[in-house]
Amino acid sequence: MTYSIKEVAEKTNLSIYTLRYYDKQGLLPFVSRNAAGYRTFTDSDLSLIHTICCLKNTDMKIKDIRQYIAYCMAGPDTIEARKQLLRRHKQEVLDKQRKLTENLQEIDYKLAVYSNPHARDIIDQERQAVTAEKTANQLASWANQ
Amino acid sequence: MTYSIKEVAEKTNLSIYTLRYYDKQGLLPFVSRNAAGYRTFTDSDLSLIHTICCLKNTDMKIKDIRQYIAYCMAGPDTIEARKQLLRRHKQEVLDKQRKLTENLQEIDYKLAVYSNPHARDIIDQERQAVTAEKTANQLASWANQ
DNA sequence: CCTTGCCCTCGAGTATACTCTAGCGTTTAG
DNA sequence: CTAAACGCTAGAGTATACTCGAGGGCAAGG
Repeated sequence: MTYSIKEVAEKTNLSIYTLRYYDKQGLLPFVSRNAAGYRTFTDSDLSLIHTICCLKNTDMKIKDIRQYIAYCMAGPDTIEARKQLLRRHKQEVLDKQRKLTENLQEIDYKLAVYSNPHARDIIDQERQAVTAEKTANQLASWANQ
Repeated sequence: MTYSIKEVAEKTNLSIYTLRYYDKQGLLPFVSRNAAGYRTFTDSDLSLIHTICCLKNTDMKIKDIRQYIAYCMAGPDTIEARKQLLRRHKQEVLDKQRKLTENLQEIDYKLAVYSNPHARDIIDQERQAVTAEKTANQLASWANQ
């Protein structure tokens, strides 16, 4: 079974434009062409594209995905290199997840303030403190102009 | 206590360029200027910039951060709007985290294959299957050219 | 045969978020 | 007082990742 670029676009939720762009960027060196020059995708191509999407979904740069694919094309001698690349990337994703969690806690704190029954009073007080701090430093505040 | 743009850059790990860019984009309408036109930051300004960094660290677009800040400047009447904006953003971050976790599992699977003592054999077999699939579909494989 | 739909490439255009340069005013240490 | 350090704006430049239009070839149904 083989697939046209349109079919692959539907299966992967990538646009045809994006697939061609990825090919141009060297992400799809494994895709064959038919006699007319049309890209012809096999199931194993789809599998590799799935991997590419995995890396893209975890925010890997195209440059690095290209490197990974290049390793895959180069054969078993690059297994160590692939492992190192994926390990480094995994660590970056874990760091990103930790960062997201930390920042989400602060957003939750804000949400809690806004949901407090006295939110209006709290905000009003904050605004007065801000203005007081500005005037204490001889600064014009957006509020008093 | 007030701070120069350089001091704020050091405290926030944003570059001076970025701070000025954020100001130009309407993210820092609360920052006052001194007689010479220099930006002069107060502690409460730093606190708001910290919030901006939180939103940025969770990949909020500048356009949406600007909206949030505009709500903050507009006073207590916008508390509901702020809550909705942050809730929607929080949901997006949670979705992103889920996506990261899912994709990380597939990366872990790849890593497991590469760490298998027979990784070389597995990869070799895969490559042969890929070539077989290509030739079965009358396609030239990168490998046989 | 020929129209409609799909495919191709090349190159330009868009969006986002910075990053930097040029030209000029301000502040401060010696 | 003056040179170095710092600040300002406007606008150009960079990086990344698409997204699209123009011009043209290929394939299948009527």
